[in-house]
Amino acid sequence: MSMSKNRLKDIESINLGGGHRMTPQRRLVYEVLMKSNDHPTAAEVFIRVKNSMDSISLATVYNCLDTLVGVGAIKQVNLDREPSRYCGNLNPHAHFHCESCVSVLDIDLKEGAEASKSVKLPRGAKAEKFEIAVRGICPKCARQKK
Amino acid sequence: MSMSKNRLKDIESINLGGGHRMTPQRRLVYEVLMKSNDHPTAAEVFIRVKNSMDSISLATVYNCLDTLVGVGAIKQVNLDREPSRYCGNLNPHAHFHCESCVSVLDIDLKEGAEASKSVKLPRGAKAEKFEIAVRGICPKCARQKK
DNA sequence: TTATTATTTAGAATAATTCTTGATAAAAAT
DNA sequence: ATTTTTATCAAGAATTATTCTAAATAATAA
Repeated sequence: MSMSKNRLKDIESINLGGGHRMTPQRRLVYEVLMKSNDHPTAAEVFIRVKNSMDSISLATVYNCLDTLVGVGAIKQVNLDREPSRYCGNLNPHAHFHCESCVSVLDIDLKEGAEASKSVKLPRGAKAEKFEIAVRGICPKCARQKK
Repeated sequence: MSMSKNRLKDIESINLGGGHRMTPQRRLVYEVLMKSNDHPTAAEVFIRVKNSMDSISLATVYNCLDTLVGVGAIKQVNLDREPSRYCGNLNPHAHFHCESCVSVLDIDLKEGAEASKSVKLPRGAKAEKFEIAVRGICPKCARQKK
């Protein structure tokens, strides 16, 4: 086994921990998300992944997404009861959901204005996850409607 | 028809506008929500409303909830893909979802820290609804686990 | 090797919600 | 006061995203 092949393998393999194996399916799902910034649904990820691996099943895409979310490699984004979307951006940020084109944009938080600082947590409560979501019309759609 | 009866009717009737009628079913669903502060799901609202009106159907409860949300008389609360919950508190506030007892608590926002001020909206975007949600362990459950 | 454990796949099952249809009832028009 | 229109209700069927099941495969550990 050549050295360069080894290195390549190391670079491509994200360590999932906890007995999870980095399989070709998981790697593909992960790569698709890293390449995307449009917050695809599981069905959309399935279509994209199928281009590289025709044999993959939708159930496997769901499994892979769950595993990757579980180990913190990607994020799951929900608004209302729409299908879950997936996001490769691990930096703290909020999401803007356009009601017109149904796209989802990452939006930055203002300095020193993390979600944790905007709420009065009940004393004794242990917060684990904060989420800020905005619904509205995205700039692109707002322009078109004029 | 007596005057007091008229007055009573006026008090009990919320104006729904837009050709919507205030029916006995809608009034009951609305009243149940006004009495509740535990964010019941549609199924839970159904059980509570059924006590006063045995003939009501789950579909009608869904219809009533949709209508009331549509006219802004109540709020719909979602986190992840859990069943929708409904909330009679119309003041701006956030929600705390306990992962242990699966209850939902209203939490106040800090003065001057509305959600709209904590994000950098893309220029040209029109925001219509802001949402802040917190997941964690509520004070009650945190105490029990010690 | 052999045994164990994790993963994949296809399809069945689930569950919250929405839709359909016919019946009823309220409001508007005559 | 009828008639007509429109809104609502109820029961159950349909939908849809997601999860579960079970058998086959593959990777790891013994």
